[in-house]
Amino acid sequence: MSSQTASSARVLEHPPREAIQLEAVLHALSDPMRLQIVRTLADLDEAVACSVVDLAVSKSTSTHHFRVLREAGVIHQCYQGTAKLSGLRRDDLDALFPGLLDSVLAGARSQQSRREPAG
Amino acid sequence: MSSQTASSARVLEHPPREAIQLEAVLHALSDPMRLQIVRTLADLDEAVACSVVDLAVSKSTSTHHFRVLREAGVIHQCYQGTAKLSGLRRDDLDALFPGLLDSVLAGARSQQSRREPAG
DNA sequence: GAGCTAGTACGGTAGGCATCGTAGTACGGC
DNA sequence: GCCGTACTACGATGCCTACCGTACTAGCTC
Repeated sequence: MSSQTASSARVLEHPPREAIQLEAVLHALSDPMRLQIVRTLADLDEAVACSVVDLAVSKSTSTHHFRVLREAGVIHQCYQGTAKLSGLRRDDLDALFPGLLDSVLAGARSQQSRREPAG
Repeated sequence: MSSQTASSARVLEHPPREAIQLEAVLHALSDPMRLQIVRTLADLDEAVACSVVDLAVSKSTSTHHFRVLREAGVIHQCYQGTAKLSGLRRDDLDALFPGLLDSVLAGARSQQSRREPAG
């Protein structure tokens, strides 16, 4: 069944730039798992499959976190074959909240180096 | 009971600078009520009584939000007579996460002006 | 001390969310 | 067509939290 075309069935909803809420972004970033995802995506600087980000949780939990990030407007996602590529919405976030993403990423890095002095 | 001196009984616990966690700060800021508190404190730029920040919730809920902010290291609080003065921990936050507080405050301002064009 | 003001502590409630496992769907390769 | 891979959807669970009202404490003023 599913008379809708197979491709359109796999289109993911994203909030438009104007609908991105600061509170939602902060909440999305306040979870350690999700912050790790964002850090990894920022380091890679390109859209990658979910499985590239190695999380210490089950796959279903991982899916949940990616969904929260997408619905908050922090990342965009699109299907490509069996994989789902995720990438930061840097342009939108920088336009809406200039400096926010960078300061969060820098803070996360410095905090980690504080906790792991010798790497 | 209550052999402890009256003054020491009213000392509030704050996390030291090194113990402030980025995730906790982001979580504290991700609540609309608490973001409003922080914005008000930033505008006033001095320690003020809890009652100065006018929130649309009960007193006990207000106390709860101030406590979350204090325990996350976002604000400091001290008793002064019947009042409890609260102020931003700007120095600590700027030292740990440079630019974070400013970008959050700027983002909150621009988001509000987007929602209320004619204010 | 009496009364006022400012805030706290406590108990309860309802909803949210991080987590899991299991079952299922979409796609690519053989 | 069949199987493996990648991800999703669903339901369950247990914790966390935003919120409230009530009863209480600390300090100020008279």
